[in-house]
Amino acid sequence: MPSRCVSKQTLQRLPTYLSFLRTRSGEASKYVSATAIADALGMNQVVVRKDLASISTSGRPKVGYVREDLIQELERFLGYDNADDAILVGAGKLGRALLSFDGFPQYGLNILAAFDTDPAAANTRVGDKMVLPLEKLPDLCRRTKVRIGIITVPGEHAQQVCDLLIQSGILAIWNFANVHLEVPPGILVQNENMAVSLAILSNHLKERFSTK
Amino acid sequence: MPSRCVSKQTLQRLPTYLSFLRTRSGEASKYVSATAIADALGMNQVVVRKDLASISTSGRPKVGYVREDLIQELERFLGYDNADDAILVGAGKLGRALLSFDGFPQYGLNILAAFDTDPAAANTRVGDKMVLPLEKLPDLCRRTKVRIGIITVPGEHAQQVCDLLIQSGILAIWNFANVHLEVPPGILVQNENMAVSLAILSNHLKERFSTK
DNA sequence: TAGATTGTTAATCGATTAACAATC
DNA sequence: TAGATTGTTAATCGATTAACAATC
Repeated sequence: MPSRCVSKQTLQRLPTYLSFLRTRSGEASKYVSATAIADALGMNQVVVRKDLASISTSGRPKVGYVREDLIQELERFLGYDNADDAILVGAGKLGRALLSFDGFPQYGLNILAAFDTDPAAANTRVGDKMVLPLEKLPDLCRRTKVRIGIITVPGEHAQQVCDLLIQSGILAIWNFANVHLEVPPGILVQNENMAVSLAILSNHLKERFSTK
Repeated sequence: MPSRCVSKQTLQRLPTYLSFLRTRSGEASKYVSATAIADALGMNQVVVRKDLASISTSGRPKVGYVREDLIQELERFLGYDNADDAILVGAGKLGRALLSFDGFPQYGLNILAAFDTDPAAANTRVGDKMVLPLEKLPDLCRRTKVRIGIITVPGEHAQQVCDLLIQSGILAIWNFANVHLEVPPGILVQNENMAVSLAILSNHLKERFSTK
């Protein structure tokens, strides 16, 4: 199956469609149209139609899409059907919260194990995940061919951990540390930056306040 | 102070500059240039220069910006200097993790209290935050004029909670539930959707794999 | 057939990039 | 002064929107 190329904007919208369709699973009609999705989500109809067209060819004029088929196509495209393995580094508060979050398998992410330098944290469990000493990371990565690394260490250690992950063969990094990571070409860094969200919220309030 | 208007893209980049500048606080030179920031973050120089120009006028040719001044201007623009109050609804795993996260004041967010329908959770504490029964929400909101609501309830209850928040005078919602929220105009919903990040990671791996 | 919906082609809009003038 | 940096103006690029043809 060739991987179709979609724009980053489209890719960001696809999970929204999927989660919307999942909430509508119990509905009477077998079918759903791009128009209906757009109206329900308050989006432009053509945007939705184009996005869906970029990942599916099962839409039929007048009818729309078979809802269950579209859900499956979205799941497949987003990789939710075959889980990617991941390891997590940093078993602090945030790391432990992520480890105990049971929603990841639903999104195609399977955390194999966690790592921490703190000897007190090492060799404990969080939920059903082992926390191992950091020294064991390179070996486990190579053995399991894991490709995703999750960084939840304090900012000052993030680059160091990032380098170690890349040396160990990691190809994509989900970075929760609030620092910029320097990586060689071909490695993806996805920053999960709550500061960005907070900035948007705060800015909205400021603008709303100043125009009222 | 009039609130300058910046594009959403710019607004998303500003926190990155700030966190980068903060990591450089100990450096020798008092000054920092847009060029230097761009190089360090692997960004286009003109993007950085335009972004900085949109929130600051203190840049001087040949010299650049006084680092500490620029940090302050960014903090002020992003609202990190005067904290916004917020309340959180849903004291499950994610909610409790956010309640015990001590980094929010740094970003200008102050969680006043949390709410939950579960009688077992109500009237307990998480860190130094009280968890109160949901019935007390409208009253507390009106009394404290809190404007930000954080939703960490399961998806099926999110809309209901959202409606209650808006009735209680909330103007901006930080939504961690993975569902679309219907709100009246003027209310901002900022979705913190990990599914989006995971989709981007997964897509990167898929593309990299198929082109190798 | 008529109408609703898809998907495509063209037009618009906005953001990024490039080139350059201004300034210390 | 010369050179580095800012900030602006114009050109390019990509995404969104609008108009329309195709189809069931």
